[in-house]
Amino acid sequence: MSRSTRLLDLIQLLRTYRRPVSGAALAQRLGISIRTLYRDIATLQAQGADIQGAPGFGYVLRPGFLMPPMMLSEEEIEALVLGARWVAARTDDDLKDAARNALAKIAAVLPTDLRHELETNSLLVSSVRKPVVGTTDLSVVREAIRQGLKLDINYADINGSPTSRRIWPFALGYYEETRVLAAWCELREDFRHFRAERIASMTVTNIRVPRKRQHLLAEWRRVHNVKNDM
Amino acid sequence: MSRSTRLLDLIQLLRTYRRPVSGAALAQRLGISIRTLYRDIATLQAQGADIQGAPGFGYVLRPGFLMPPMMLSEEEIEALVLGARWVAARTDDDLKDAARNALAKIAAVLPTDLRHELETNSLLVSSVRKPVVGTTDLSVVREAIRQGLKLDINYADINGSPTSRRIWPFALGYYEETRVLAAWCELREDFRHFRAERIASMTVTNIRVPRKRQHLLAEWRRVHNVKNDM
DNA sequence: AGGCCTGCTGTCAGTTTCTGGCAGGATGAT
DNA sequence: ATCATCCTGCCAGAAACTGACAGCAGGCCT
Repeated sequence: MSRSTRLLDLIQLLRTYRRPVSGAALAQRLGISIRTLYRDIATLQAQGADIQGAPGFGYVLRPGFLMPPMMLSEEEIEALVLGARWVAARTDDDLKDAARNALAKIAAVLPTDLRHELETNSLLVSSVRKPVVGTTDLSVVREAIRQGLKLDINYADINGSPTSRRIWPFALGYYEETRVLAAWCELREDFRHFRAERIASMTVTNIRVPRKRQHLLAEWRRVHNVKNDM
Repeated sequence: MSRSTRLLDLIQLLRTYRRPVSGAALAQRLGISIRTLYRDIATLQAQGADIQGAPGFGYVLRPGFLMPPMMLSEEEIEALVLGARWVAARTDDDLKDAARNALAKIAAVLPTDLRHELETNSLLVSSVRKPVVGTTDLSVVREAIRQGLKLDINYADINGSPTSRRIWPFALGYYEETRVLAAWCELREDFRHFRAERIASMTVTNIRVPRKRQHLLAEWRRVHNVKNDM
């Protein structure tokens, strides 16, 4: 691999990381020595890439570098289409439409041959029946999460007895058989998980989650030591 | 000026022209010889740039080398991220990387607030164990499907007895517990499904599927009356 | 303070790549 | 046929790239 292609690869590699990544890790993925990596980083910085490196931390590429990314590869298109198909097959109609629309927008910017690749993509997802979610409209939940609004729910707890709670929703887990809403529960003053099909009814309040707690997902990740960021 | 920066310059230079430009003109603007320019063009083409050059004409860069800015709705972003996460959690390392790269590229061309939306997305996928696929390298299979190349496989049929076949692969099904390769089987002269974990070994031939049968997926869909196009 | 991880720089020799020039072929328009 | 241009192969000198080593510096943790 020539140096020029490697530099492009390096930019793309940096783009895929959000948290700082060590030079050693980058060098290993690129198959070069650390020394050479430092030189490559320096070259990119000289060309205007806003790469921040701090001792003991690693590197982060700050967005807005003048070079837009290269076009999607065939494999990347396959990954997106496969993912969209899973969403279409396994979630609800709103997300399904969203997935279709997203693909259409992506298709619109693809050159002809890649658009063809997208349209004739041959990775399929099994289409078994969808999980039961009861009467809960998950698109409402997603909207509440985005807006950072509290929810009032009537929930059947593990014994089946109904309880009413005010919760601060922050994530929605898509499992094979069920949907789980992760939230901060005002009643218990702790993180709680709620199965969608056990939510009897739900009202979106117009009360915002307090500013201090707006990163509940990150907080929850720390508490549960969840690593995977993808 | 190093070669790598010059290649970036060349792309930018080409983008500023609408009408064909002669190689000589480009070489002069870059301060290099015509011979070197031809080499640079070849390098860019090898990296995916759609540069058309015609004798007696000049060069034109056709759009599609770089990703243009894009607008997606919040819900479309959620759908893409959720799908990518499923791909990352449930398929193989190659597709996982592809999904990450695709999202990174899309993020780079989104306006700032939407990029933030993409990065803090709160829809999660359960990360249970991945299905067993045996020793089969599915990225090789995907590549063969894309290229329309026949495969020679050693397959353990339903009784466990090994058979050798030449097949024309056209689709790969991602089920919860297994991966299924859909293909035309020369041995049976019919469509057949092969479970990935039962494929003992596999060789990609360089024989192309006959032109008449290049739309096996569509043909198969017709035969099986499969409707869902998503 | 001391240890550790990490970024960063200098130097050097061996290797690889790059470059320009030349010669010749090929292609499409006129 | 002629012209403009793209394109390829070859070659030798020039330029760069590369890895290794050695060392410094900044921030975090105990």
